[in-house]
Amino acid sequence: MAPVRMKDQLAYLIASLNRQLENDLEERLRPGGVPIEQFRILEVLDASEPAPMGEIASQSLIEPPTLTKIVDKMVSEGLVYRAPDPNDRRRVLIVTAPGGKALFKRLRGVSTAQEQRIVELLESERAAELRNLLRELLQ
Amino acid sequence: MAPVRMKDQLAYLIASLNRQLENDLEERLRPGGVPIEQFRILEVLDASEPAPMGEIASQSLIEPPTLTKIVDKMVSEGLVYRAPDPNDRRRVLIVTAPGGKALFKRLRGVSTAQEQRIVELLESERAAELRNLLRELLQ
DNA sequence: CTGAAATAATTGAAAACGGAATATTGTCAA
DNA sequence: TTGACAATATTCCGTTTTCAATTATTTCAG
Repeated sequence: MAPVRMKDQLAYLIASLNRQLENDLEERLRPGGVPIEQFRILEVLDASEPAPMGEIASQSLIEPPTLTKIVDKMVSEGLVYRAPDPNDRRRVLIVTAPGGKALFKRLRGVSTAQEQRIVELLESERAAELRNLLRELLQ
Repeated sequence: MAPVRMKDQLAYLIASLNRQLENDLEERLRPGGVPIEQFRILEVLDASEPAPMGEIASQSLIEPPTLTKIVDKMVSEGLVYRAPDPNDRRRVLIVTAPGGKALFKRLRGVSTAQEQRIVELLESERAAELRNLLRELLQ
């Protein structure tokens, strides 16, 4: 059997596409000057707020020590704040501050627009098929 | 229209899957103690050697300054060496040293095995479809 | 030919990252 | 109830990564 060329490997195609999508997103976020990680954190919070650090870390694919530092920064920028979880005082809940809400409102369109471009490019039926294939490989 | 949940977004699925595949690969590379980036560089070289720094950078998705430092390390470990390009002396060509060849021979199976697991999981027909969808979105 | 602009790689300083250790709180078996 | 273990987040600290500037070489218009 002929050796599998790197560019044909699924893992490589996925890494490349991921890079491309991240660069694209970052570029469109640049006018707002918002790092992509901060945006992802605001997205997580938009979906379910408040959220404990661990939950945000796993959903946003950021390691806990890194997340702590990013959240520090976001707190100092007035985007989010911390609140102890009354039910489990080991946990720290993160809440979106008004500044974060406003920022996210201005920027949420960036990610939905990216999604839309992909769906249109593939015609929505094949986009759904792609979603299924990806989900099948996950976990 | 209902808001698109983050976990349904293609960009998010791709990022998640990419992370999963990288973790998986890293784990299987750990016994050899080889960082995933070094492995990818050896893969690029295996496909076309010698290769200039810029080519390796773009194929392995590593920024040039980072690549320089990784190659420094690989040189000191006897995995590759540098050779000036006689046709264009701005360029630096990278060549796999015997140590690198031996290492790659021991480890190449790791990435082909991952590819195989994916293909088997999807049945090869749907894997081909996934490849097509990904390629369609690239570039 | 010449020199201004382009290309390739590297360097140096600063920031980001992540594993291991730590601090705090919660859980549960005995 | 207690004491060992688990879970959560943070801190510490060395490594890695990146951006901007630099060096070296090539290209090409005039």
